[in-house]
Amino acid sequence: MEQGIGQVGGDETRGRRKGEQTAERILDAAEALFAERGYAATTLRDVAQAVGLRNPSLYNHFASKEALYAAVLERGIRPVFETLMRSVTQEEEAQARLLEDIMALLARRPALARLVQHEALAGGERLTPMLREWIRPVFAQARALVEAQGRAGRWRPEQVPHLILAMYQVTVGYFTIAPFYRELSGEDLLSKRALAEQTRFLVQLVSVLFPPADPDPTDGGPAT
Amino acid sequence: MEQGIGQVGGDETRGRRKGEQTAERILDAAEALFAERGYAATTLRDVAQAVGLRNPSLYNHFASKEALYAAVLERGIRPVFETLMRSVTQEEEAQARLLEDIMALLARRPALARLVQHEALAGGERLTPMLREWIRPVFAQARALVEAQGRAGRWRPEQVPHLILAMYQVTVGYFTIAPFYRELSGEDLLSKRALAEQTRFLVQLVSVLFPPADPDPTDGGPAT
Amino acid sequence: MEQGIGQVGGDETRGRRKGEQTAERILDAAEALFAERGYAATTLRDVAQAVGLRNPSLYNHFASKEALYAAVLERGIRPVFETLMRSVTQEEEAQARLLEDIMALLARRPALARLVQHEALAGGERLTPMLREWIRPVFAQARALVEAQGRAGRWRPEQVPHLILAMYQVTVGYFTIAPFYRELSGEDLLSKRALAEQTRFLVQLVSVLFPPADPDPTDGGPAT
Amino acid sequence: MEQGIGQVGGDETRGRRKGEQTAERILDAAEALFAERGYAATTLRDVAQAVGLRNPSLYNHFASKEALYAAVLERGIRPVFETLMRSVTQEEEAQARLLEDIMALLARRPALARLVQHEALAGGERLTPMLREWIRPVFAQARALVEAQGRAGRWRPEQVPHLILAMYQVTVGYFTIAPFYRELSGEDLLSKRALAEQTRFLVQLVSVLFPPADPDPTDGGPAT
DNA sequence: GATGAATGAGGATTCATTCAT
DNA sequence: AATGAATGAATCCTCATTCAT
Repeated sequence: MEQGIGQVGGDETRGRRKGEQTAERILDAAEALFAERGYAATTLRDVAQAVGLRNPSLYNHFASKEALYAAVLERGIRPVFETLMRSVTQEEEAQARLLEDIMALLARRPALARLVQHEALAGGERLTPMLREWIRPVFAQARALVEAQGRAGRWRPEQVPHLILAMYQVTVGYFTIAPFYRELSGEDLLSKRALAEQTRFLVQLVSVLFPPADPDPTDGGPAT
Repeated sequence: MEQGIGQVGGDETRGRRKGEQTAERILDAAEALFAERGYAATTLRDVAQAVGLRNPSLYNHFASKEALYAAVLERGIRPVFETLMRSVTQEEEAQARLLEDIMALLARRPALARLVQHEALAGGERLTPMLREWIRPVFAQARALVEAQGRAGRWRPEQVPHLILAMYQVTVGYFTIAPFYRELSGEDLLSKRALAEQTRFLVQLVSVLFPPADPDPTDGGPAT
Repeated sequence: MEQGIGQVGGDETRGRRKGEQTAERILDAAEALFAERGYAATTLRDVAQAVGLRNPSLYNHFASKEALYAAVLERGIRPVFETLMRSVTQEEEAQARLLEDIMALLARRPALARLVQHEALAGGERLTPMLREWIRPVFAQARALVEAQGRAGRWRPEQVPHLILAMYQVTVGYFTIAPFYRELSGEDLLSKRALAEQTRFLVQLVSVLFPPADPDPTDGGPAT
Repeated sequence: MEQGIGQVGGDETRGRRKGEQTAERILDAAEALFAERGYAATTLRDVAQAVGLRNPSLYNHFASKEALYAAVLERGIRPVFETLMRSVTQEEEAQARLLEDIMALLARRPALARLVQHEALAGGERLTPMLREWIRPVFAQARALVEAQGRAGRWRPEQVPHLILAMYQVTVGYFTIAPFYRELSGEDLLSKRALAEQTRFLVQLVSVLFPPADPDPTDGGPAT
């Protein structure tokens, strides 16, 4: 209307888009800060400042600090959760690639992993509902896998939870200690190289934990 | 002042002991709360209340919240660190039993693991000095081990840090998600049984990651 | 111990007394301000300032603004309520003097009446419980009185509530408009003279509303 | 703008009317809320929401919260004030019907009475100018009335202000405590029946306070 | 050593108001 | 005329810390 020709998006669209962009920027800033410091240690002032706003402006986009935190978590966790669910519903391929997909996701947004760790340390109430859907089929699959290997397998069915938790901790925990490790050793675990190495390590770890059912002695590799 | 003369366990002894006892009780309460909620989310009032004191009394024993936190961490980490160092300095035996010792320690005081995780998430600055002494020889040993297996081994030297981090995460992270996992599945990872299972799992995990150099095919059995 | 001989009140007594004095001063200031402006328009900063404290110090004595308000109301209303109850339980004498007693009370602390008016305008939830005990017997008495006058009386039983409410409003409302009236006419309704006049007026009003049942000149009393 | 040509009630007319309607609706909502909670406790958001608008839209109709409040008061008080003035300027008839007229007015919009009470409690500065015009002649009249009754009359001239204030308080205060009384006794003072009863009570009250100059001994009977 | 009281520095949240659209 | 967004000023409240007792 008041805009030149060829422009995309009318007033409302633009206005709304701008608002949404701001909300998104708030989410970005909040995600970074919550991931870095945890919920209690993050102040809305820090968030606002990171976005270039004054403190009360946040309330135009989120009803409360709690709501902001929930939104950050929801937005961050959704893709992870969807990847998790795909590994459960879609057969084979998704399962095989689960680790790589998750690592790709977390590598692109390392704050996510720290966010999850913070939340887990805090009780993880907000993650429970999502995970509940996923955990049962995964446990079932893992148990089936273990039992299939059965006789020659490395693990007993009772160890399934420990295996899954171990995989979770290794995967997510890697990002948790990245800053710590950097200070300790000087190496940056979030560098491209290190991330690639970790992904490779995880894949290899899985193949060691669940060696291909092939009893072919030539394989030899992981076995023994 | 309020006590008569000739009492047993003179003033100082009793006073000091009582004082130390109070300090110890404060440390206990603070450890539990810091472990549960993290530094920022723990208020001195909560700590004082848990000990049955009023807020300002804490300052008779610790100079500040920071100092209390440092003391909690120091007291909690020391035995862990000593165990770690033993595994480095003393040969063989300590190394072999490292995992079990650590697990025994953490099992007795599960708050420790959470404390470490909180601290690691916060940057871990306070842990760095202690770990620095330990990390180098351990990395060296691990690298040597990997290189010794060399040809037939599972791991490349570059993977040593990933292996060590993985072991750390699996071991410590287990306690981190205990409350979360309980809400998720109903099972208590801190039960005697679960802890024993986890210890066993960890030992087995190590033997899978670093299979006994013995190429004896009868071995096969990391299982069980 | 550190106190000289002959002093009254040990440490605790003095400390406690000082604390209570402060609480009392806070109540005084809050009463004045709440009475003047109402709950919403009164800020804790104003209260603190009136007492010569910093804002957060109030929380050493009252848990919240609400709690402070409740305490002010409770402290203020109690004597009024006790006078009301005496008029119900004790016979005769208390009844006859109710008006004068109430007026004496309100005259000494005019803020009370305004406080009650504010509270009544806000819904009066906090007054309800106290008044519930009082209202029933008073209504019963008034109804009995009206019915006793019966044939020749001025009022019908249905008018009892209206009579009681009228008396309440005239009595309490007098203080409500005092500041307003002062601005309007220049006269101070809270002056000793005006208050005495109002008391006299109220007594006379009652005697007009409930003329001595017996036109017997011996009764005479209330008239004039 | 969005409407075609040739529509009835051209743009402006409709626009203005619509605008006025909106302003009126805002006044209605604000009146209700100010009456219920007072000025300080009423937020513009509440007002806007009650009208179905967003907060800033109010500023298209009123310059500020203060201005809105003033407008509410002015609009609400004007008819009351006009009735009051009529009782002063027009002789006889208006005087006689004053009470009934006022009660009819307040009964139709009970918020008005509460509004006035709130304002009176707040100091009543906004009512002063209007009342100043009215109060002098009324006092004069009342004084004349009292003095006319003189010898046999019930009241002394000094009591005139107390009488007028009493009438004001009984009349207006009735609405003030309606919600309170409802919670206390369950009866609704604003019901048609109760309002009629109160009006009747007030008229009777006046006739008791100022008994018809008729020296007829049967007087007694305002009752019934 | 313990504590009631006081307080400076925040911290989340609300609110009236402004402005661009 | 309506509104989304932004904000300065406040408001209630918390917290770590201090100090006199």
